[in-house]
Amino acid sequence: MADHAAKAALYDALAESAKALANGRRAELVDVLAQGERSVEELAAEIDQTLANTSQHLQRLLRSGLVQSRREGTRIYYSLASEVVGDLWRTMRRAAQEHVSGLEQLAADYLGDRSKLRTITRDVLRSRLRDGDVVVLDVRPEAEYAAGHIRGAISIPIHDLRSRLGDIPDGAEVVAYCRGPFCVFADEAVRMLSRKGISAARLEDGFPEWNQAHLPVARS
Amino acid sequence: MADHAAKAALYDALAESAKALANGRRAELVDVLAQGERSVEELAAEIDQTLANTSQHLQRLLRSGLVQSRREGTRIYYSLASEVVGDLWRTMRRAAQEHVSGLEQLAADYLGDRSKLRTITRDVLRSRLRDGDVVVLDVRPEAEYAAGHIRGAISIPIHDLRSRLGDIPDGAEVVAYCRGPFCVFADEAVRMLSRKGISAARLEDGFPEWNQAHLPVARS
DNA sequence: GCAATATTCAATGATTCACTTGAATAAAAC
DNA sequence: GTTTTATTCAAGTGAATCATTGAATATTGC
Repeated sequence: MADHAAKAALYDALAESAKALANGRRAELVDVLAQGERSVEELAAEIDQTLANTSQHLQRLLRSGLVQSRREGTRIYYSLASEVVGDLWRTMRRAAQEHVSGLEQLAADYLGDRSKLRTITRDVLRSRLRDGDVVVLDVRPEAEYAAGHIRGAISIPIHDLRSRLGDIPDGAEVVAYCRGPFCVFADEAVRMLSRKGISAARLEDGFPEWNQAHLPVARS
Repeated sequence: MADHAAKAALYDALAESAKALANGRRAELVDVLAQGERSVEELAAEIDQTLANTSQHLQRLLRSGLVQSRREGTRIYYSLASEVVGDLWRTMRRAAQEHVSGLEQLAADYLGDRSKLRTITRDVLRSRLRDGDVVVLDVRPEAEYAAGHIRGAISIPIHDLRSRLGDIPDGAEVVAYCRGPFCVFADEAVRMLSRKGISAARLEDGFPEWNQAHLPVARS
């Protein structure tokens, strides 16, 4: 007959991967890292935390095995350890969306009213891409676009969008996307473009989900 | 520009589903509940904990929304809130298997040496089932078999196996399965059958994975 | 109504966690 | 070799978590 203590220890270890994600700041870190590797300093800015605190969260993730790090000169870059970690984050997000009460309200508080925001699904965008009657706009930071983007997309980081509206081809409809369903960049882009009289919609989720669905991507 | 506090609150809420699973005892509970609904008393016995402690963990899961409960007379039955929760548990387990260091050793400590244990995959079992040259043996408790099992499987709970060896048809090879990859029941069954000279192997994972893959199942 | 059973509640102490602050490293630039 | 920059370490504080204990509650059967 098997030992109770050994069973407990095994399930404790299985729960380690959940513990790693069981914190809002670490969830934010994983969400950003799902776009590609980043330095500690950049990550601290992304999650609005001190360097020391961010470093400690990253080391917790490192100890859990879900992320890895490499040194390049004076900087240390962190990245997800594998595809499975992205799967875990997305599944966790989906479970929270379906079951955590109050989440819709919190999303609305952060993202604002999305009811007037036109969104399209991956499948629709895919067929529109084949028809060629759409401009796909990646509004994430340059580095994330460089690490991987929807094939055919043009890059205009959200902070440059106002001054680079001229870069968007005339006539075609724009589909903006960013990091995922809870990323504000694409929302802001669609609102700005609509105000300027440009027809725009947002992709319902972001690049990691597109990539995970094995749809056409490009790099650099 | 979006508010930092609102973003933090949103990601805190997303992390709630991870927090719910971020404990070895709750992971065990979800693993058992993935087989079907159970009463508090039964669950406490499964995870070798006091009633009070088990009840508190179940209420934590309830608050997270990942499980639901219903009263029947004096008993309260808990069950997973949806398929997504099973997905979350399996994805988490996979992430831990790939990335949590020391997990293999802990599994070996609990399960013993599996190297001499023949295992077969879902796909292989599926085609062997079509050929009809295999006896599929469900060694979970009766209630779990009743809640759902591999179509064509016979039920002999592991604790009854020794006295019911006669129920196993002669000649055919046996494939035993139970709750999942870290469940000991099927291991014990295969070892016992092998000692008795009956050719036996274990399915590499359990009923929830079979069901999730939309392979043929039956109820009652 | 009263006793029995299943579950939950409430209070406790030990442990871990999240964040802050200020000091310590380690590589690169001068 | 000293300074600069990016990251980590170490110590401290308040809050949350976990298992334990014993009491409280709700439903059933009498």
